[in-house]
Amino acid sequence: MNIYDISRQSGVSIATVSRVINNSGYVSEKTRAKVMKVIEQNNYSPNAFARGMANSTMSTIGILCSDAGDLYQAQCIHFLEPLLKKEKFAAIVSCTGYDGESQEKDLQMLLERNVDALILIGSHFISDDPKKNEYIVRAARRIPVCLLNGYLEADNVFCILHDDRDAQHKLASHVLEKGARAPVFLFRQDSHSTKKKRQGCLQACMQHDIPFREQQVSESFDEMLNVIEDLLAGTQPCDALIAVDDEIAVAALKSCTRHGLKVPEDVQVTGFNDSVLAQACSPELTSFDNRVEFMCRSGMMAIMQALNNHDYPFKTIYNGKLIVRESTCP
Amino acid sequence: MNIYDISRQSGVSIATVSRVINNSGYVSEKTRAKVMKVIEQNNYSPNAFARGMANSTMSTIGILCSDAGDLYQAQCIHFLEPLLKKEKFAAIVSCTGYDGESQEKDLQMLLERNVDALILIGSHFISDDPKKNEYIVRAARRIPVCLLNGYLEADNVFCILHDDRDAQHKLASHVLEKGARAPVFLFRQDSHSTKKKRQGCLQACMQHDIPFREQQVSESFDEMLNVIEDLLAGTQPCDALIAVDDEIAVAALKSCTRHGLKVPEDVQVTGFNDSVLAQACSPELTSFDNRVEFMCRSGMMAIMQALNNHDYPFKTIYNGKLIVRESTCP
DNA sequence: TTGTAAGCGTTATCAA
DNA sequence: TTGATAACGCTTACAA
Repeated sequence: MNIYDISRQSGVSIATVSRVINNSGYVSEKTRAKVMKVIEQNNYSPNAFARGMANSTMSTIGILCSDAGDLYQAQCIHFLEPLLKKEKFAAIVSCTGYDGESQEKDLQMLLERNVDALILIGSHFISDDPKKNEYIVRAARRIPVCLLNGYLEADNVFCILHDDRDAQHKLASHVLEKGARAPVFLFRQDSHSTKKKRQGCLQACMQHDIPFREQQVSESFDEMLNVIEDLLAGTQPCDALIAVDDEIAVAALKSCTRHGLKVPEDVQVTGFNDSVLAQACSPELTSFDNRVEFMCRSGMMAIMQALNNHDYPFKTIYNGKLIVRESTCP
Repeated sequence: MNIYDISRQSGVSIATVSRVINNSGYVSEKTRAKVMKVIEQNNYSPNAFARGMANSTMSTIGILCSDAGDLYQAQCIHFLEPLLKKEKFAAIVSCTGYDGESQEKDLQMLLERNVDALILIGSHFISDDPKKNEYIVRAARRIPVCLLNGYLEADNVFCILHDDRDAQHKLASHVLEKGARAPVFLFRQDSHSTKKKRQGCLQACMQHDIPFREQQVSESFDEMLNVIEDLLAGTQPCDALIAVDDEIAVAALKSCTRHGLKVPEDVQVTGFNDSVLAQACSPELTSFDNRVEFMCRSGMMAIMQALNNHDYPFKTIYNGKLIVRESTCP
């Protein structure tokens, strides 16, 4: 069933049928009704590929994420897709993993499918080496690119960033004000986000005239536990664990328990992201709500404005909210 | 840059270029090399829409999920997409929510985009009322449909199911063998999955000659807590909480703590899915690993076989694994 | 207000 | 082994 069949059955030309379908140009009410009836009777819907060809768009947006199983990224998809749908876009999702090469390959695949824009979730796509980001810059020459919680300065690249520095500063300050004197900053790798968080933590320490100390942990949960236990068993005192995300914080919680340390009395612990984990553990985590939904909304705005050739700031920084729970002193 | 440009620059016809691109028909090595060179020089890639039109496929698969933010569903996407990619398919993901009408509308949207097959995640898409599943049956007349952890008997619909009945039976038996005498089965709504789990739990109770008792909880975490606390405060004894998923189990854990009950000494608790939550809480949850990855792999197989007109069983049931942790007696 | 016809960029058939 | 050419199904000037 195609536009010709409809045109034949309703006794008008295909041009008219097209006008009816797209609500474009002039069509008399009478003809419109006639055509609509035939369309509905056959429950015809226009061929998407042909449309794509004629319009050179199929209204799709590519979403790249390193790991859709990750709580944070899954949240993003969960918020983004319905927003896209509301604007008649479909979301092609590609999970790239953390390897730069496959990230580039996957992005390429999306470009080859002629997506109208790209949304990259998380800072994993941006490298310190500008050469490695070149492919994103290149992509942005073709279509708008939105970075959610990642930063890259380039034309047609729109970045929506949570103010992680400020957030971590608030978390650290909170803990220090509650009496901590020997905090340790726990992080995974040195992403953009981690750097900002370190700055915030460092600043809080300086303001309280307290030495800054940090400890890297590994990716696997079990190894995290070990690293943190070693830390607690060490000679240096430690009365606060300031983690860059909730998962690490949960590991910290567990390590403390195993070590016979009470949270928050002996050691205060903070997370980040305010994910489901923060409420699943006990004591519940003091964390930071980085308003994923807001970020997604802003990203959508950016993309939509860009697609309509409207102006939008290349960099948007917003603030989240400190969530105080049981893992820090009252 | 299109196939004509390439043909012109390499001094051959577009037919030959097409053959080179698709590795189809006969092309002399010499010509192939010549054409490839031009293609690479211009880093040309064929227009996806035109291809879609000519082939009447763009190699895309639609994934429907009610909520991509949900741990379980996010896991599915995380496993599915890379598998699809390996077979050169792109994944259009649509988050439908839990409302039947929008589920149908979203599925329709995917069909209109000419996806080659559909994967539906979770049992939320299947209703007890066959009329409400009609749209899925209809879709399956056009393209293969795979239901992950959902069941619908219809032509061209392939269901991959974890044996939830058996799993819940194992969990309940475990708890009863460890001494529980007044278990309560905690569930959300009566999905297919829940029904199976109830059966398993019920059977275990019968085998141990113990009365079966159940309690429905609400969707929101906070309300869950209340419901379970009321349960614990009630006059009837309760020494085991058997939850249909980890989130409810975490709520159960918390309710026990608030109520001054020790887990597992006073009350044993079990979850389901073996999600990150199971290890985040304390005591860590005894849960059931339903092998999401295996399920996704099987779903992929089904789809690929169906697309190649090979036979594949309409219903595949597999077993997961009991994971014993701290929330049940040793 | 409607219709004709020229693209859009491929693939695939058939002839050479 | 290669090349002309007809689909594929739509949108959109332009003409009527």
